[in-house]
Amino acid sequence: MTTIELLTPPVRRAAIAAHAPELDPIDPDLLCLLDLPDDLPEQLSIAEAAELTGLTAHTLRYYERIGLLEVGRDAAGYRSYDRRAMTRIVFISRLRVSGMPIGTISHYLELVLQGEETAPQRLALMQEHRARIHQQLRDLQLALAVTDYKIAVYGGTAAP
Amino acid sequence: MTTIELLTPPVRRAAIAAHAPELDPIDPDLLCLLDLPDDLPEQLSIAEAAELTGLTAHTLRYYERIGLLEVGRDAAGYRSYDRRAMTRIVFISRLRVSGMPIGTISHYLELVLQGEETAPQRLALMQEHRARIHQQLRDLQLALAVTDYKIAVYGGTAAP
DNA sequence: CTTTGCCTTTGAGCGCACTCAAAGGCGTAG
DNA sequence: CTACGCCTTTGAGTGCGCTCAAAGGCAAAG
Repeated sequence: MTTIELLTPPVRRAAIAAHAPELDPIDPDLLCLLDLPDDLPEQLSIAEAAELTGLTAHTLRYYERIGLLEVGRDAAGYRSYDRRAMTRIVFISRLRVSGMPIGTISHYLELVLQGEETAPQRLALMQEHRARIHQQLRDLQLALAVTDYKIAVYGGTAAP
Repeated sequence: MTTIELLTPPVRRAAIAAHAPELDPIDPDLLCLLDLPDDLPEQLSIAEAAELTGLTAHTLRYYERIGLLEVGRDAAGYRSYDRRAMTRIVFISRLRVSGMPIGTISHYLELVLQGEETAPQRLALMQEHRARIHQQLRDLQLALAVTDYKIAVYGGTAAP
């Protein structure tokens, strides 16, 4: 049997491309996305770090347990999040919400730890991820079109 | 403590908006996304259906088991996928890859089954999903910017 | 008749990413 | 001193979405 790809029928490629145009090239204004506000306190408790990042304290401890994160302790043995830790959490969060698995993030951070000579591997890893994000954007645009269609016919009575 | 949202700092909203512009309004050419090719056989085996949709036979059986799908049988008791079934599979797939949970898809399909009077609820459901997709698109654009940044500095040597 | 291959069912197992429970320590308020 | 709330650890539990295993049926090929 011929391989028809039902999910992206070749016939419709043009319409799809028109609906999911090439993304803008990188915007210099966004290059500071990992910067933190200047008024961020130097040391934060786990509750504060959780509040600011939108993660739970549970999740922050979990990330530390699996080696994604290193966090200092205060005199009482409590976790104390400095700017460096917060930067890393934000970085990790951004990759997570974009669908990068924890294992891959972990791998990337290990490569960073290993030093300068792993730069090409890190580059490759990020480029692969970039490609996956682009694919995901296309998938979302298509799903959005389907959703719009369903909304347009007011609930999708026609076909299921 | 003031609620700073580190993941979408208000300060950068403008740059972010510029990078993730409003999506195009619905494209009429895409309204036929759920149509199937004319040359699609009337009845397909599970292996053929899997091949065409990119899902596994396991997954197709699973979807049927949880009530997402109804499929007829041939004389031998084998599943036989007709156009109606294939349309539904494509629809389900599109919602799945866009991140809609199976429970929500299931709910939507139940509403369809209940008839015309559930149209408003279906509309609301799809609009919520549309909003989530938009949010996800924004997240992806941001992650893409971070990824681009990391690529630009050739592997992200600077900050982790 | 036997082999081969695709199909059936039920129920169990898995990987991921959390998420929670239990048991206990620190430090301030009353 | 005690109570309270936030913190600690380890280990176990949860929910989702598959994914597989076992045991067996159908049917064309040799």
